[in-house]
Amino acid sequence: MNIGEIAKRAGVSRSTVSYALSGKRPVSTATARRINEVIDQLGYRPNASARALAEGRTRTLSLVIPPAGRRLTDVQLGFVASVVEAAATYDLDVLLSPSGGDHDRSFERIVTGRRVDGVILMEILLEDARVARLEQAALPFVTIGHVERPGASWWVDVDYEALIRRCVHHLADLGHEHVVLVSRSDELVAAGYGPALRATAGFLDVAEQRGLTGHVVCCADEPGAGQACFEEIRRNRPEVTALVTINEAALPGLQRALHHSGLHVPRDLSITGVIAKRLAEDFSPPLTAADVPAEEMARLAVDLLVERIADPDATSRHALLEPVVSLRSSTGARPR
Amino acid sequence: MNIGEIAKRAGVSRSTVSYALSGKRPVSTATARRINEVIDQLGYRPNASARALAEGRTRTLSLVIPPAGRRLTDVQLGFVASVVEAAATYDLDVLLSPSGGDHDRSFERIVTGRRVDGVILMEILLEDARVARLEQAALPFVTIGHVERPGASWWVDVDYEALIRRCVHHLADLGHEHVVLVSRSDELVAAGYGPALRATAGFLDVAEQRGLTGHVVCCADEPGAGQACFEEIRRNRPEVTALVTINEAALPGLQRALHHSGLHVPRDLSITGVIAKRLAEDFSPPLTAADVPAEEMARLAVDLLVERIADPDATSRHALLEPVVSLRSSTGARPR
DNA sequence: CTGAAAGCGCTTACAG
DNA sequence: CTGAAAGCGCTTACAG
Repeated sequence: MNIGEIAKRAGVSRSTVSYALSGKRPVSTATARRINEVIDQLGYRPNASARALAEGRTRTLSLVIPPAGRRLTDVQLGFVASVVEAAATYDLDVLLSPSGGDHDRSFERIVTGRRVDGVILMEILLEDARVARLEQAALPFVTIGHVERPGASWWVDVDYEALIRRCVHHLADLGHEHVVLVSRSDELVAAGYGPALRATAGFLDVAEQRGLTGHVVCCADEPGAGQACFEEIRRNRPEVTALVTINEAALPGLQRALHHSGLHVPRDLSITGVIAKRLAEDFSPPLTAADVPAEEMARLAVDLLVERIADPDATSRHALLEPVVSLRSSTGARPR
Repeated sequence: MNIGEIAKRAGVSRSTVSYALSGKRPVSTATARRINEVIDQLGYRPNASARALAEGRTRTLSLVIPPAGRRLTDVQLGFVASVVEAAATYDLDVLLSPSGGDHDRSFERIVTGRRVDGVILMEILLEDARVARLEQAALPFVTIGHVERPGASWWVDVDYEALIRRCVHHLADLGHEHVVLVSRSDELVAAGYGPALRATAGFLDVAEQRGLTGHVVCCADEPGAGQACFEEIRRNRPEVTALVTINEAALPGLQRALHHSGLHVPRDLSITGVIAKRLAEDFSPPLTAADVPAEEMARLAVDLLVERIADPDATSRHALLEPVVSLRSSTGARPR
């Protein structure tokens, strides 16, 4: 069943059916009613491929997710669901595309095949081949995260540096003198992962400014590493009384190690950082932390992308979010 | 840039370029080489919409995720990523589609708009309107989960009943006499959610058979509910020495409640059930549990769907997986 | 081994 | 307010 069939049954031309559907040309009330009756009766809906070909747009976005090797963190997953939700409000579909590893074919299919109207790129690196590729292909895109000098790019990010600065100030206010930042994995940092680099910068700067001893440790994105990392800190730096973390995936291991150590939080040790709300609340005790607003970021990313698609030559826009630090139960005065 | 441009530059007809690309008709080596040179040089790739329209297939699958109200569990999320991976090996793209709530538009767009070649439906209910809709539209689909009498349907599922039976036998062997099944939410059970119903049936049957006192409690899919649920069990049924759970989302709350209670697992209480491997391993102590093989299920679902798309009239197939129970550290002899 | 042409199902100037 | 026709960029019988 196609538009011709509808036209025939409604006794009008195909163009009239098309215009009745799109509203791009006035159609007499009587005709419109007749057309709509036939459409409802037959449950007709335009073929998406034909429409995309004729219109030159697919009404589809691509969400490029990080390489599957790295498991998605809770924040990232919430983000995926939220992007789908936000896109749905624009009647846009979302193509989930893997990248990295042996997924170049998938990414190229999206980019060159004109498969989508725009792309949202998660977890970009400071130097990112995919960004260059999208620019070259002149495909509208928005990144989650931003590079050092963003230039004319469109992005949404959380201000990791500012948030970590706040966390360290908070710990300094509580009298802590020896603090550690639990960062992301070595490889990620080496690859130039912005949030980790900026968190480190903010951490070290405020530590110095407030006269604290601050150390940064990289930790692989998995519970086991979190546990090992904690044990190493206890062994090598027993003077440390507070942890700042941006590593969500390691949290369960941290919890386990904490449990085994018999340490009480926050009496013996304070913990804070940038953590998804759900994870912070599920920790025992609930973590004082900056909640990454994944839903808001998703919403903003889709809004920006829709705007950029509508006007590819518009001046670039971005949003740098600075969520509040929620005081829960994991930070307290330095033990003496 | 389109196929005509390539044809012109290579000095051949458009059909020859098309055949060189698809391999559906022999092309002389010299011509093929010339065509490929031009294609590589210009980075040409066929327009996906045009191809879809001409071929009558989109090379795209839809993965319908559960209503966003219910947060995705860890297993479900791993499943999404794995489906994308598996589809990529067939050079298929995946459209992520929300369903339920106010997402009927999204679902209808997929179904009627011929947007995809096939659909994978997660989390089906025993009576599921989406299943009926897909059948009516004659769109190939595979469900994760199966209904009571599956008839000629295509599906992949985990044998919850068999797994829970094994768990209860294991507890009975360890001497436990009073056990509780922590099921999913009231609403889900009321809606006819297969895994919960089948787990309950298996649980009660083996409990009776082995002479145990078995109770089933429903628990909302969130940590807070898990905590409340545990506390209620301790209060109302202090004689209970073992828990069987199929509720992953409630696990963090269970962990917290356990911590507060001061109970030692497995000395004072045994815990087992059907749980994603990652969650089971991250629990403290690691849970003896049947690991839901999300990756394998995803792979199988895609394989079956590809098969069904290729031959819509083929006899239906399905896969009922029965993963092993991994012995970890959360079950032990009944305390006396 | 290759080409000219029809057709997939839409949208949208062009005409009236 | 409406229709006839061209065109989007492919694939694939039909011919040679």
